[in-house]
Amino acid sequence: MKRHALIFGLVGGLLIVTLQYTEYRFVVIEHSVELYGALVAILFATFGIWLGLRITRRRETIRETVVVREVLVPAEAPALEPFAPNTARQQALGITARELEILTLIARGFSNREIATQLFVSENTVKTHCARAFDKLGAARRTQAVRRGKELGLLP
Amino acid sequence: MKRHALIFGLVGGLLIVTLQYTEYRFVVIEHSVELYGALVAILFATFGIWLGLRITRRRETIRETVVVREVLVPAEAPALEPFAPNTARQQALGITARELEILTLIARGFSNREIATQLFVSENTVKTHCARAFDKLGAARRTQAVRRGKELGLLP
DNA sequence: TGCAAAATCATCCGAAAGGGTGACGACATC
DNA sequence: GATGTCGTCACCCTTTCGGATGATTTTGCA
Repeated sequence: MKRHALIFGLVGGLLIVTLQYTEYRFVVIEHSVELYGALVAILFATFGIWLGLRITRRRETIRETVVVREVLVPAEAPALEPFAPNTARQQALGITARELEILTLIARGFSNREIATQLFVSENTVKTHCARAFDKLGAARRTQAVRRGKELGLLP
Repeated sequence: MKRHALIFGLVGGLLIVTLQYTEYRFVVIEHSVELYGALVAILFATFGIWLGLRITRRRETIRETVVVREVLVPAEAPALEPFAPNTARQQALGITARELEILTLIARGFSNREIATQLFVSENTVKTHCARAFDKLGAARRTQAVRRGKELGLLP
């Protein structure tokens, strides 16, 4: 949390410096003020949104671990839309919420890079989660992990 | 909560400084007041959205931590019916029997080499079948191909 | 406040997967 | 006989994955 504020402040300061520095060049060019302003606005907006997503995402993830939905199990219900992951099995295997999240994205056919983009983390992080999840599932490949996950009721 | 105030104060102060500083420069340039206003608006809007998201998330989290834990084990896959692949769709996509065979093995989590061993063909052959099947399914990865196959009723 | 778990990121390296191309033989059909 | 499909295989090249390891940051909790 402290780091976020730090980054924000740092980027802000850097932006100011950049502003000051590049102003000379920009004022020379005609009709470039609009472009310049738009650029700054977009920069800030993007950063703000990113920060917001990054922070809210964490709350969301935690909520998943805390809330254990009470699920009544019909004898043989297809159980269509509301998929309830087998939390007991997940905990028995020591699979974290984040790892399960990445597993579902793998099951949907995304590559590590795509997953990293979606979750706003680096590809290396995704790979780490993958490796741990595979290890816990006893899978050597992602296709195997997906199959195991479905068998164990972790994935829809 | 303390951190909230800290972040707010820090960013706010920085924002004010930024405003003051940039205003000084921007007023020099003519026709830039509107742009400046837009910039400020976007800035504040972004920050407001971020803060709003953050607060709502926080409230949700607090409320949900009270939820009592209750873990029930969902039932396992009930009926094991003989799977009948969608032959019509298969022909519509021009997927040959061999390609479908390889697809099912992929869905089971086998590697190309393992598939080659099982089918008594070379690994290159398997890769060729893979490539053609992926092309017909519009998949770039095998996990994607598996998902598409299941969606289309080609795989169990 | 301090600890443990979880999440994040990095780097190196080898293996696996995927794309593209070309080729050959078997077989069916016209 | 020409044509077309299918299965087979090879080569080259790029991308992606996976394993191993170490490190830092964040967070939840006692």
